[in-house]
Amino acid sequence: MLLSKSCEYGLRATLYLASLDDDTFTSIRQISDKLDISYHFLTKILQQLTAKGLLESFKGPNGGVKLAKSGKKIQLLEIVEAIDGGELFTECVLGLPGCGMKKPCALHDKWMNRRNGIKDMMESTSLSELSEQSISNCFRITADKGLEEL
Amino acid sequence: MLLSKSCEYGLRATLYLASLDDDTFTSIRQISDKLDISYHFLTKILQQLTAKGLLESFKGPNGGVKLAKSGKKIQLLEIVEAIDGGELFTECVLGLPGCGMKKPCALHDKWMNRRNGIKDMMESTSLSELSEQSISNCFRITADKGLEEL
DNA sequence: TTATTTTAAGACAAAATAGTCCTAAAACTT
DNA sequence: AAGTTTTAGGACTATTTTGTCTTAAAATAA
Repeated sequence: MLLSKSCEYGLRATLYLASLDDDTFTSIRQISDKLDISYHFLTKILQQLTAKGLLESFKGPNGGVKLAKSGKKIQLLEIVEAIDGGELFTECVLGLPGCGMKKPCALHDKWMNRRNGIKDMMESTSLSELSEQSISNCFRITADKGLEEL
Repeated sequence: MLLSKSCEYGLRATLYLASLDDDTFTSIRQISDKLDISYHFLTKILQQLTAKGLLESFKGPNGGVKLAKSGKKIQLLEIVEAIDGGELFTECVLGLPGCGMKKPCALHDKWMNRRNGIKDMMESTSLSELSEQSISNCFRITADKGLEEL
């Protein structure tokens, strides 16, 4: 598994927010219901994103969270690194602590290429880009069974 | 982290065995010492590989484990799938259980390409190929600090 | 036969990840 | 002012992963 559950949930939630494309606050309860993610767990994850400035939050009725900037300007990589950390794109595939340019492990070069490819993919894709595709192609962000909502 | 610790250890151990390039049994104690991996933990991992037919084992003095076939004929993918399972190369990057061709998630196509790339890398690389590189380029399989051994 | 070396197998413990629950604080509503 | 809705934050539990320990069984050696 490349991404932690927390990261998967964080991505799905922010993709959902991007798909709404409005500037009002959306309650975490609504997001967790739509995406079928534990409300309390999702709350903690989105708190992290708020703390890192990727989301803004507001308390009280009509409160909730929203993207801190346009979904067009948030790349997937920002979300992933905020939750799983940047080590994902620097660490050795064999887990050797000292692996690097100077002392590469056996798989270093091959893995680095693939790893950079994944990083590129996430760095070059914005939340909006992906959530628009999700709508136009009936791609799924939510975990529900079918296409009845679109 | 793409691979579990168990899988990292399993790969390093089998790469080490391939580098020895002999047909005798190597004790797990020796492997765990060389690679600085917990002996008991490594034992369990190598037992899995033995159960799946990738290793052969033998008890008693001069016993140990060895590759069941030539390291040239064992691809990295076989080790990885034996330990972490094949789901690594089929599962959705967002963790959506029903994600697939028919109902792809938002990231499905992009991720599938990258994932297949990683799979290709592991499928097209044999243990011997990699362990030979490790020796000729002083690449590291073991976890020790320097190059003093080579 | 007895002791030694090694893998096999399972119980157990520790750490990391995932998930739940409760109370507080902020903002709003009446 | 009092009650309601929502995020914030912490304690707590459950599960999975990682790691340790002990005993058994197989093979060898004395």
